[in-house]
Amino acid sequence: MKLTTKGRYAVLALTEIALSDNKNLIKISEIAKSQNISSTYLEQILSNLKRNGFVKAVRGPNGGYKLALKAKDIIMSDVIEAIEGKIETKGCSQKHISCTGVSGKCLNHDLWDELGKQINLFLSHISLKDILEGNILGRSRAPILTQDYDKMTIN
Amino acid sequence: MKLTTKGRYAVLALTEIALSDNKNLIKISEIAKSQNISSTYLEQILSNLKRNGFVKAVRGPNGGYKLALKAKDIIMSDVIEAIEGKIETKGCSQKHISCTGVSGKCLNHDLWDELGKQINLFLSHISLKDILEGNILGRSRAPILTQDYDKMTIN
DNA sequence: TATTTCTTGACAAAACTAGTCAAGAATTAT
DNA sequence: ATAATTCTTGACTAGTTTTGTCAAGAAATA
Repeated sequence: MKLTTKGRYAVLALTEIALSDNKNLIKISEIAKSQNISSTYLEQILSNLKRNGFVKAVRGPNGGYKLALKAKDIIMSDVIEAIEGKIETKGCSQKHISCTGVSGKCLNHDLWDELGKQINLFLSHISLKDILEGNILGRSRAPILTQDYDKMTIN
Repeated sequence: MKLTTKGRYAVLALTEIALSDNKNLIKISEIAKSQNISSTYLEQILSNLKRNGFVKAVRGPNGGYKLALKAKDIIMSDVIEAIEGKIETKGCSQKHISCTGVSGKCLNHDLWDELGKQINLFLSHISLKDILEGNILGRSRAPILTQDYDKMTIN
């Protein structure tokens, strides 16, 4: 799995667009300038956000971008998936061979599967509105504790 | 942030070492063979795991690796940090300039900070013992809901 | 002493990230 | 219509990171 500048720039751009949304459209060049990001690089990212229905573009003089959805309906897991691709913490080296040589079940898959699930679960509960309102900090949660913690014999 | 094959191979190797731990030492070549991983590549990873105190090595004929700690004391957040470096979802482009041009506070930082925290929180509750026992699936949890969800005016 | 096995560091191909560039399409103002 | 503005698209590239390989060596044992 990965999380690159592209994903960060996308969220950054969305907040900028949202903040100037009531007033009017915002141009790529404005965002790029205010964020010190290459505007040609931002083009790629905004193009992607448009293609995925998060923003709308208007061409021509006084054109620019605005949100295509309400901020509360722009969900971070969707944004990140659009920009970075699926958050998949892919499994073991060989698909059909048991990783651990045991039984036929790959013990390691579980860890990466569940971590991916946790990341998605977290991001799917965060909207652009939450970011604009600062409702993020302190929201992460520890995983469910394992029930039979001291039942088994493995040391 | 990133999670590469190195991290996966490390966990994979640890489970293999743990599984043959009671009997005897396990060689790099055995792990590499059973996992179809380049053994020279594994050397790097195991060397790192040793340097960080997760495993012990014995050289010479019939040598190999064994765990340096009990499986329950090998915590995934520690392992991943040793192998991949700190899970940091680094902030905005400019350190000292406000990302959004608003107030002086960067709204975007929060998201990446909290996501990093969530990932760490998850991994810090998973031990090698949990993996060996299959106590992983279903443990991820949704974040805390924001209290004042419909108080504010941003749409 | 020979063999086995880990140890270390240098090296390198391939993939990916981050960014540039250029030609074009749509829109608006004149 | 024309010019200026702004988004659109795709090709291209430098730099970095990942994923390894290779070789020389050190430690332990039979």
